[in-house]
Amino acid sequence: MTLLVPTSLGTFVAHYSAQGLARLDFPNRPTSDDDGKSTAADLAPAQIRRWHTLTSKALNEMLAGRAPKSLPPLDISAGTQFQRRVWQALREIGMGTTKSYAQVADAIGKPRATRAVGGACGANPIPVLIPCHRVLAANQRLGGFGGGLDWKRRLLACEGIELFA
DNA sequence: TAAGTGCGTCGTT
DNA sequence: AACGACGCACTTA
Repeated sequence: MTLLVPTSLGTFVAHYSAQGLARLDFPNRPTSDDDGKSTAADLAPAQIRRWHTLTSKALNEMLAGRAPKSLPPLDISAGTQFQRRVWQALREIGMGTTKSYAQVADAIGKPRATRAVGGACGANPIPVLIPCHRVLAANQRLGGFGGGLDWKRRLLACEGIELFA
């Protein structure tokens, strides 16, 4: 089920499964899955409405540079075991701090899988709330971003993170 | 600084 | 078997 999330930087698109928030798309992005239609928030089942309220608050907090107090349940069951390990590690990177791909690889006990970590970041279904934007290339350089590098820069700027020139 | 080449590495398709 | 949101060690402008 798909619901819209208006924010100061555009309207994000949230997709819910029975387990929670399953995907979050940036504004103006071709709908990758689903039927492309969104459900009016007040017509959604009560549980999804509750989750959606949390999603909306959390996302707007993030974009305002504050750490969300709570998140909806995140349904990352679609990921492989490796991807889920990476995504879990990403959730442990605090607001305003960053890690390199190599540091994330270390954190999950696979110090040589740096490139594979990049792949898992790119497959992150819930950007922003699972903060893949806090993963930079070595030496505080920008690296890549599935949602477009502009978004990565913008999200980092929200958290006051400086990049290497 | 910046741009290019090459290679090790490993999960995903 | 081929391909990356990597990282490192280079070389060349």
